[in-house]
Amino acid sequence: MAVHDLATPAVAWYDANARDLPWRSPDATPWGVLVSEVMLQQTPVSRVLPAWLDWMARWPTPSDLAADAPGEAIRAWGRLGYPRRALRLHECAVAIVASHGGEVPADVDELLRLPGIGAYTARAVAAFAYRQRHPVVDTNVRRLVARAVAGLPDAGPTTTARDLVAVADLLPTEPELAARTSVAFMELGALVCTARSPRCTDCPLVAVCEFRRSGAALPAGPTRRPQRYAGTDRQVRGLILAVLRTSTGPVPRTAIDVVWPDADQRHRALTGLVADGLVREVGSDRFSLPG
DNA sequence: GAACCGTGGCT
DNA sequence: TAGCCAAGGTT
Repeated sequence: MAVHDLATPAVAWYDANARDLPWRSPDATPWGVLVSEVMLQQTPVSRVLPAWLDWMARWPTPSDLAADAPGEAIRAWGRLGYPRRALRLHECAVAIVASHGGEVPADVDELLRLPGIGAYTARAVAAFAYRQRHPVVDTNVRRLVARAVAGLPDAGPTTTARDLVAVADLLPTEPELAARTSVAFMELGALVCTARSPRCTDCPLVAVCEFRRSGAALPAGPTRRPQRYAGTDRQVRGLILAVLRTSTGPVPRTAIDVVWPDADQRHRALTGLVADGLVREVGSDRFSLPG
């Protein structure tokens, strides 16, 4: 149960301070919103912006993407990271054409059935593209609510069901206003109520924030386990995929061998990429992006 | 629930 | 500089 009204000050702040992002434009299509949400999964806005503009110019509708090769989606993904998202976005477009007449579904349960669309993204699309009232809970919102409502320095481990109920309680009844509140919470978490250095003096919720009221300080240490990258299979997969992205046709295994010294790890990474559908073996010992 | 899945900018 | 960090999803 919400003790304070967080929505009103958050929306007022958002109206005055929100970034002008193209997927928030009234002209943005549901497809544009969906593409932005997938690209923004774990990738910062600054890197998504140019990729989104290119992507939408090339594939303005799900049908356009579905008609192209999945490998082209992986290529256009560039260095946004987690390239399986590109493959899933392509599968998503195919499913939208096959099952939804080429239109992004507006129903959360139908969105959840699409590949690569989980609890957050499904509700984000329903709220931001279709202006529905849904709790949209990302890492920013979880942190904001943990602080402002629960008085904790940070959100604990994700407990999706509980998070959804807690955030739903904070939303106004009227759907359009609820959708604006959701994007306002996210923006506030991204720009003001940040993980390490929250700018409380600029926060519209400072008067009602329970963590602020407690007078406690943010713990110094890391809030989650560091994720090693150098030397992992993920790095090797990335190096291999970079070779395939930048070549027009299939490449021989020898072109892949040069990216990493350890043959065992190279093999594991390449096998994994093929298993994931990100790479295809064509002919003998030649590899390419999936056609 | 934990591990895995990329990448580059920032401190 | 090495580690932290960024609008998650899937297994």
